[in-house]
Amino acid sequence: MSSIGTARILVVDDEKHLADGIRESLQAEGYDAAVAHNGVEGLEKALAETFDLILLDVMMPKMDGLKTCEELRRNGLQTPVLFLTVKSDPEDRIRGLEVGGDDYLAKPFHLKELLLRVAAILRRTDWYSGTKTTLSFGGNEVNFQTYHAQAWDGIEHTLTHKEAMILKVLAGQVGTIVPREEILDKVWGYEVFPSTRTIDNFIVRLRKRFERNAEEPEYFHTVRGVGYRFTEDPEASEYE
Amino acid sequence: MSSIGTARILVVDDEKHLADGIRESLQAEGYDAAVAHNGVEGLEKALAETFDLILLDVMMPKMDGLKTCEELRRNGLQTPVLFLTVKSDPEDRIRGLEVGGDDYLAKPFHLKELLLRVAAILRRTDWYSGTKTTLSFGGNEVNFQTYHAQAWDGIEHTLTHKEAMILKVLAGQVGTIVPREEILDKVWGYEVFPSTRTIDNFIVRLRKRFERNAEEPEYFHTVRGVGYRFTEDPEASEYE
DNA sequence: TTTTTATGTGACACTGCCGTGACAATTCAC
DNA sequence: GTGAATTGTCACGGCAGTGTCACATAAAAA
Repeated sequence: MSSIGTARILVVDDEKHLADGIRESLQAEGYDAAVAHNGVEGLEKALAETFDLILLDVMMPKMDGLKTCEELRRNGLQTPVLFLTVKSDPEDRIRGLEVGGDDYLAKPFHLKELLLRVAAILRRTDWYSGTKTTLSFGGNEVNFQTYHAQAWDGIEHTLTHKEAMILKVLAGQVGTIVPREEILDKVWGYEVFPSTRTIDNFIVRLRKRFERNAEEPEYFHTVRGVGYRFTEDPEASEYE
Repeated sequence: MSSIGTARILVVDDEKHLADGIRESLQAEGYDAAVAHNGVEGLEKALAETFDLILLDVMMPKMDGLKTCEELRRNGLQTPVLFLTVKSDPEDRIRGLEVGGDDYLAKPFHLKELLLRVAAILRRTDWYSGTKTTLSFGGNEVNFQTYHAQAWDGIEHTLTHKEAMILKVLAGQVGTIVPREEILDKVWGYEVFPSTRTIDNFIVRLRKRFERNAEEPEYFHTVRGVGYRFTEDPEASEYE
């Protein structure tokens, strides 16, 4: 869970009873929850305020959940989305993931399972819930909302999704060693196993973009046998 | 919550081969693992000893995993539970959550996935937060999250993984004698056997870094024929 | 369709941590 | 005091782990 403050969750569902029920349950769990009753309203709220997670009913009048999610993404919002739907139709699931959803829960669902999924998503993305959307280190500037970065040498980059996620995981724990396992867990989720070489490769790319000298990294340190460690302030490691 | 260093895990499964396989894998990862072959036995062990995580097969004779978990909770045990089950039946999943389980893994599973989940659960439970992250003794400061150390003479070191692990094991049992065998088990796991001379070497390195006079160690004491003993406060060992 | 971009994997070289052996120093047994 | 066993210390080599590149695959864009 977001260590700083409470996570904000938006519930978008046209069945008012259900939506309110969910909101209350979420609030009972300590989350900060808001409700919208159709896709259009949901989109407006999502764009106007900042949320850490959006629960989106698929079947809604005016604008359905899938369309709503598409619009969200088109507007550059990276907020995680959990779809709710009556059909357990795998088609729906696939479409949901296609338009940028993060998870999928079939109605009727057990309340506890919803809470578990919510917790899981927030955990997986909790570094996102921090209000920090930009990162500065050694003359580099990174914006995590636009994935836009300006490097120390003036070159501008547009980070890929994975690059940004990995950087955010590392930067979210400045100075501490982050094991490869944890990176896998947080960036990929534990149902997919890319080889650990994949992580190394992403580190290489980040170094290429942000390090002055990739052979003697000042910010992306390797911890042999464990993982990586990110430092904002290179002075701390000058004695090396 | 167990002592610093090694997490204790209980594996409850009636398929002995599987249970033993899991236990060995966990031990190879450096965890301290025990096995029970049915729900009743699992319950007894869980209540008698202290574990940081319990892996619970759902399908078992006598007492199934769900029932076992219920009993655990009824006895006030908060230990995290990860269910293992053949069925990916959502019913089972929901029931597992109802009776107080923390996560769920469908058989057959990839061993790697199990290990990732175990690591993830341990990471997010209070096990790590209960583990001291810094250590101070005789003017030395060690941070186990960054592997950075500042010695009494002002020199800064970056510990290697193994150095840090050994120090952690010793410091986790201040004042008590830690046999070489135990260090091997906890740091290397059960499937690797370096010679005990290797340990001596690491002690040498630690002494070089942290002792004022390596010939008369104040903190890293040798216990001839057995192992080593770490002391935070040198006065405590003056009776020698 | 083709082209481009993002992601994952394999191959190879390289680095440095770790493990071992050799010898010196120490402790213990007698 | 002598000898055996254990540990302190050092130095060297192997190899696991990582850096790096290039290509395969998949998804997206054109």
